[in-house]
Amino acid sequence: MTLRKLRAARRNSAVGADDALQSAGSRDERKQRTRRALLDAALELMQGERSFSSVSLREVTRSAGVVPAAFYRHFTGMEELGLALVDDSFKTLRRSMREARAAALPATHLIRRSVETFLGYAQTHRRHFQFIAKERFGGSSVIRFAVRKEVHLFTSELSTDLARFPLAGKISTEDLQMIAGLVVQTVLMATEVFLDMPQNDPEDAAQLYQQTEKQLRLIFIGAQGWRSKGAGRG
Amino acid sequence: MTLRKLRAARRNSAVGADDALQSAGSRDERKQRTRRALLDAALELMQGERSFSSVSLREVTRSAGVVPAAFYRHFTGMEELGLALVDDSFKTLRRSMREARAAALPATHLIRRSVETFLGYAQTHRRHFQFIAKERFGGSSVIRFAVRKEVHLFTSELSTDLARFPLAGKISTEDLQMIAGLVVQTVLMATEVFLDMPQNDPEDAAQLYQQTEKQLRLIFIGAQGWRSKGAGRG
DNA sequence: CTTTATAGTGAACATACGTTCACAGTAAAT
DNA sequence: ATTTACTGTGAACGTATGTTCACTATAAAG
Repeated sequence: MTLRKLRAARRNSAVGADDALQSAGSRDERKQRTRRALLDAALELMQGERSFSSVSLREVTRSAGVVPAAFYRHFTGMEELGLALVDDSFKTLRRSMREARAAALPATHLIRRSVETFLGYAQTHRRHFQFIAKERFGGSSVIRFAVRKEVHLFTSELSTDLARFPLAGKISTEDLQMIAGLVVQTVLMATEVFLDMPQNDPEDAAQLYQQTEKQLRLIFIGAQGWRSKGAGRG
Repeated sequence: MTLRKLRAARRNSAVGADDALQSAGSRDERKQRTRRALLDAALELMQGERSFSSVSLREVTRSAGVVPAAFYRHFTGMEELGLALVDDSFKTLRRSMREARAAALPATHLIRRSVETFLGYAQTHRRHFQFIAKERFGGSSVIRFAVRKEVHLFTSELSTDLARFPLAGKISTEDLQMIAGLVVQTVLMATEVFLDMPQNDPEDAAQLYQQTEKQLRLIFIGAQGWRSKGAGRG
């Protein structure tokens, strides 16, 4: 009894100042807020060392400031949360991509600018990008395939983008997809290495920027020399 | 007392037939045998769904047919076992690479043959290759960096290999490394996708073979058109 | 043959886990 | 104002985990 009251009192006083933050908004807004908290917690726990499959449900709730049972009000289990993270992550990836495209439009040093903007976004949305990189090959197959599906979609987008370039005349749609795959692969790889570097070593970062830029340039040189069977023969 | 005797008897009788297998060899050979069993068990448990960091020590010992405490006679913890797996995996990778190189020597359809032999080896050593693919980006940083170091080494090997090609004249050593990186990246990626495919779908497999071959061809076309700053100007 | 070194045992430990349940508090609907 | 719908609580459960310890059995060394 005394114990119960005491705990309740502690809770109230602890919340106290945050009250405006904690209990603001409609019921639905608050639900979304703890949902966010769960997603954020999961991402945060993965930082650096751990993979998604090694993060426990209880850890997530603990880190989100919620009791374990509350988890089930939002997800049926960790896998569903994982899929939600895939969604979120690719939303930011696509947003980054769009902005990188816009920034690169002047087309002088197009490749360099694209790499710079993209890796810049990767840095600001570090956790999302790292999540994608980690779960692309590791962990459960359902999450892995969800990631792969999104990467494929993303590749297709880039492929239609590439089709607008003048040199694309000799290249079949299928081969454009193949080339886009190479580009995406290269950039994603670079992104993961980049995010995994000791954060205050601009030396290595610059080297990676340069190498990635070169690799993309080489790919485009290759594309220029490419001639698909049966395409552009006329 | 009776219980103890009974258990001992059961153990003896259960072993019975396998006696030659279980207890053959010197003390040291037997130790190596259970060490192998532990490594194998860990790889086996990772098959398909799980990442290394989600495999528990107890699972490994259980699956290896040994009591948990016995684990510590071989490794200080799971991380050490993980590093041993990195070692093993890259030994088979390098062996595969060497043989792929030998098989490709006739140099007609060099790329196609390399891809075929390499992916062939990947299939026979599925678990090692999958381990590498998974732990390259996921899991603990110490294992991740061990994998990355080996990949780097592997890339350097390929790079000196490429230097022997005639078209390498215009390319600086540094750029050769960059190109080798692109090649390795492409092949490893393809390998993981390949091993992750529903095993009895030769349709998709063929498509992947083709796409990978094309990507490598494009890279080599790019390399042909490449001219490093300050190299081959004379 | 006797002694020594050591791979594997089995029990115990404290701790963490996922999931369940009845319940409390409170927006939203009536 | 009363009822309903639902997010979050706290306790409990059975099970799994990593690590320790004294032990047994037996090759290898003396």
